[in-house]
Parts: sequence; C-alpha cells; structure tokens
Amino acid sequence: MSNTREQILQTTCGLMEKQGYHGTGLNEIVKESGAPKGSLYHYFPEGKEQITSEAVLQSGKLTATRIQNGLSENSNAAKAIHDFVLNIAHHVEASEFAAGSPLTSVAMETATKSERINAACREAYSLLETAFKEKLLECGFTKTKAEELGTFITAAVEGGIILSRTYHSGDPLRMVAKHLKVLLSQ
Amino acid sequence: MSNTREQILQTTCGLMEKQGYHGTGLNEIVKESGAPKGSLYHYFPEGKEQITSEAVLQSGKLTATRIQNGLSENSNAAKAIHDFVLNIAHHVEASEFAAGSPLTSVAMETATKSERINAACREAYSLLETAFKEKLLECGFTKTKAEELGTFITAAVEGGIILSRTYHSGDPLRMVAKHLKVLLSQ
DNA sequence: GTCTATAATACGATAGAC
DNA sequence: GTCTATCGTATTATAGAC
Repeated sequence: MSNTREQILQTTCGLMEKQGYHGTGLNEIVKESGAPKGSLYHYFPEGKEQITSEAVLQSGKLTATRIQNGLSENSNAAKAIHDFVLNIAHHVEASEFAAGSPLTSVAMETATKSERINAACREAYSLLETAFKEKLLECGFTKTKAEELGTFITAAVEGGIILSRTYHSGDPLRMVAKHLKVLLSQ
Repeated sequence: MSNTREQILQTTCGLMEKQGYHGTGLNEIVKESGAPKGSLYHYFPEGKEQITSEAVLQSGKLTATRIQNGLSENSNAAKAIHDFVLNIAHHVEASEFAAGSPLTSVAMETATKSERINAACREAYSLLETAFKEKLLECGFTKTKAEELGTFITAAVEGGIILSRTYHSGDPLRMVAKHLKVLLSQ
C-alpha cells in the first residue's frame, strides 16, 4: 500500500483520537500528515466518510492485536485481563490522556448520522469483544459466558478510558482492572 | 431563570447528545431552540464554551437525580442497579439510540482541548459516581468498596451505552446489567 | 499523482441599531 | 433584550493544469 495513503490514515487516527470526527478537518490531516495536498481525494475519492471508516477499522484491527498480544502474557484469564487494563492505565497517563484510539469519539458522534462510519465502528468493536472472548474460551469459560463477558469487559474498559481521560488520571482504569479481576476470578 | 436561557441549554444538551461538541453549531442551537438569535450572546457572553459547560453540568445533575430515583425503587443494591441499567437499555432503544446525555461525547472531544469544559465534565461524572456510591453505602457496603464500585459501575454503564448506541441494540447494556448484578451480589 | 485555485457553505463571534 | 448584518476564518469538495 502507498506510503502517502497509509500516512493519511495514521494521522487521521491520531487527530480523531484527540478531538473526534467533527473536530478534525481534512486540511488539518493533510497538513499534519505531510501528505501532498492534492493526493487526499486521489486516495480517498469518497471523502471524509471514507477516510474515517478506513481509519476506524484499521485502528480496531490494531487494538484487537494489542489485546491478543497483551493477554497472551499470562495463562490465567483474570490476571491477564487485570494486568492488561493496568497497562492501559499507564499508557493513558504516559500519553497525556490520549484515548488510545479514535473509536470511542467517532462511534458516539456518528452512530445515528453516518451509516458507513457506524458500520466500521461496529466491526471494530466486534474485533475487540472477540479478542477478549477468545482468551476466555482458551481459559475454559463456556461459549456463552465468554461472549457475554467479552462484551462486558469491552464496555468496562471503554468506560474506564473515558473516565481516566476526563479526570486526567489512570485511577478509574485501575478500578476497572481490580473489579474485573474479582468478577473473572469467581 | 429566563425561559429563553433554559431553552438554549436544553437544546444544546439534545443536539450534543446526538452529534457531539464540534458537530453542533451555535446557529443550529439558535434555530432549533426557537430562541431569539440576538439573545445567545446576551445570556452566554463567553460563547460556546460557556454554553457547553453549563449544559454538561445541568445534564449531569439531572442524570444523577435520575440515578437516585431509579435506585430508590429497590432496597437491594444489586437488584436496584440491575433493574436501573435494564431501564437504560430500554430508553436507548425507545429513543432510537440516543446517548441519554451529551456527557460522553463532550468529555471525549474536549478532555485535553478545553480546561473549562473538562472541569464541567469532571464534576458531572463525580455526581454520577456519587449517586451509585451512596446507594451502596445505604446497603451496607464499606466506604472504600462503595467508592470503588461507584466508579466501576459508572464506567461499565458508560461503556454499555457506547456499545448499545453503536450496535443500535440494547443488548450490550443488558449484558452490563447482568454482570454488574453478579459482581454486586457476591 | 500531485499541484493550485476556488467554489459553496458553515463556523464562532461581534457591531450597532432599536 | 432582541434584531439584522457581517467579519474573518474555517469547513468539505471540486476543477483543471501539469
């Protein structure tokens, strides 16, 4: 894939992570990415919706991979997820309270406004839920429990990121880590 | 308080709930609220940041009251919170997947961009956490546990709302309700 | 593929009359 | 308190040269 195209997508992810969909302009993306200005509509002829959809999906795939890798470091599901969420808390603080991905903001802003971007957000969230679910399956949870808890963990972590980003502190995520461990250790 | 001023705040809440902070224009607020156009900067001389800060805080107070009222219907904390979250699931579906308040979107979009709006979002989230915490205190949880779980419940519900809004289904919130009940029944 | 220039529109904010 | 008009600057998107 072209380097310019890839650079545009990565810059879009970074900017929308900080300021959301409507808060990020195409001119800003072109400027910060260093991409040739004329090439934006060459690579993305359907405009902002296309760029955003592709950026969100790419970000979802990357996050799902990070979840898989993070969870593989520990054979116990409860401890693996606990430690993984603690790592997110650390990353949120180290990055001056970035969200980690553009998904949350973009999903909320566009859920009932753009069918195309909403579809990309659904797919991205499915990848995250599945990543948690598969760890639970490996660790002996039933299929039903693994699915339910995959959704619940995704929700709790997502909410923890919002609170940590808002409070400018990793502590809410640390609470999420702690009580997810309790729930999963039952 | 003036009716026009109040109408502007409520319209702001409704629009930002659907499309976030940057996605909502002041002209749009004026138009939809039916407020006299010239009165916007009369009531809110500091502009969009002031309107948004006040709208977020007002919405937080309203949501906290709804939590208090909702939880008061049941003397058992686990069951009260379970039923309350089920109610949110129903409301999200009945409202065609509205977020219930502008807080999530606005908090994510402005966390590192506007000190003033961020302060309002912090205060709003504190009110929500406290509402859950006080129910747990009433039901015999220790102060520490009540505080920790107040944060955890807020995060899980917030994440559930994001997923339900994105998937256009109340089911993720129903999963949150179910597993919060398990956690709180221990 | 990349460029500049620009169309058409929206934005937040302000001025000044009444 | 409310009005209209408008400033200056963004926005997304397109046209046409190279």
